Amino acid sequence: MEQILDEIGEKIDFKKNEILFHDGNHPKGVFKILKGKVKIYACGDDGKEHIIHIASKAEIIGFRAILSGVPYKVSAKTLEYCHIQFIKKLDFMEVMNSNTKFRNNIIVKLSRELGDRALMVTTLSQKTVKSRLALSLIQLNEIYNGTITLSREDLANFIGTATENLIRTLKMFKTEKLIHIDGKKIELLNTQKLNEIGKDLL
Amino acid sequence: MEQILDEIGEKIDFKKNEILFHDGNHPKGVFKILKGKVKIYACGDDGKEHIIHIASKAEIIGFRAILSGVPYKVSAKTLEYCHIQFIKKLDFMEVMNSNTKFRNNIIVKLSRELGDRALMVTTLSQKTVKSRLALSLIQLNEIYNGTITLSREDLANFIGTATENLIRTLKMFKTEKLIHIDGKKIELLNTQKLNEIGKDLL
DNA sequence: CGAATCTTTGAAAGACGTCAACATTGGTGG
DNA sequence: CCACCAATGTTGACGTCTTTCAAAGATTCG
Repeated sequence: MEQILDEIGEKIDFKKNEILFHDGNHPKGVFKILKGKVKIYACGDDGKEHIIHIASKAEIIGFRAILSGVPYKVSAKTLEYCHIQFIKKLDFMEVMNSNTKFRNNIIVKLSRELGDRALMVTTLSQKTVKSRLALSLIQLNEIYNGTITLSREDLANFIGTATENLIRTLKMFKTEKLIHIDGKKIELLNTQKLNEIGKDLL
Repeated sequence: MEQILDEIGEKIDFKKNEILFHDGNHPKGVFKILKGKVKIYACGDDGKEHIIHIASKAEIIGFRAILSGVPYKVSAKTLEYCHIQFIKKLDFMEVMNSNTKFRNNIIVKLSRELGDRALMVTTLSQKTVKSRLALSLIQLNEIYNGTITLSREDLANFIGTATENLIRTLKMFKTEKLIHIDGKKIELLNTQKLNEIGKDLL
């Protein structure tokens, strides 16, 4: 589908905790993740991060700012070692304008993400931390393929709560044998029940 | 810019509290608001609304679902009498595919909205009700051109809090002479200060 | 090994939601 | 046009969820 981009731009290695782009800056191009994971986050006035998305293999990130014509509203930072392809703004726009299939694919991505974001808003404002953690664990489990590996702080910022609060809720899930914790590694033991907690049924 | 649509579709009158489209349904077309205001909202599991946007004159709504190829994730309901133009899905897609300027405009809209939504998420998870109300009042003041007119419940659902909570915070603002309240009508008296409250400086 | 960072725990304060009762408003039919 | 009912708005009290602060324990990395 997007092999069109394969031959364009350069491929770069990033270490853990390197910034790909930063809120307020003007976009110079888009990033395609070949290996590794990247957190996309917005910062509140006091600098506290809220992680909106964790991007992984084959995802293209950073095009929203280019398409909207205004600076980045979010930042992106690597969560681990990453191999990433950088495509310059003009090259990206060239493909957008000339390749209908590619363009339609980007439009679908934008639209779906916008829908997801609506759900995120409702979840944040109406569900408890317990419920949100349950849902997030299921979601992260997909991205991490069975073994979630995130710092407590990142996990808390993903849920949208304080680190201490997250730790207590994690412990509760562990006690109830819903998850298994080994340091930073988290495995789900009872997705079914987590799902029910996410729906506020438990 | 979007006069292209002017001759397409039918123009319909809607009374207050009529539903334009509903979460889960398949989109049949898009709506262009000629007169009146429409709330776009998502519902939580328990049916509680969260108002994501209030659309007014000249706005086109409902195209996200069409472009993403999945059912609506949100609902739309008139807040007052509205005059609205309905453009069928196929007609809309025809213009999208044939008119570059129109299409690019839609892409910009999608991208900007996605950026706004990121801010919304951060605000919801990191700011207090007081702060969110201040920011929302400023935002609504633009849309309502000087006299905000909304039910307490809608306003609460826009802020993302309980009705009672909203009422108390409104009263606080009134006592501090930041706003003037006359029934459902709210006028801002000190936008400067509200802005500072929104930034958590006060 | 030691410093720095990350994690965990406890205690206390604060924000927020919920419940129940009451007041006000607006719309409808007589 | 008025009276009445239903819907909406308001207030107080209370409980709970969540944040914050402080401090101790664990881990990591040079």
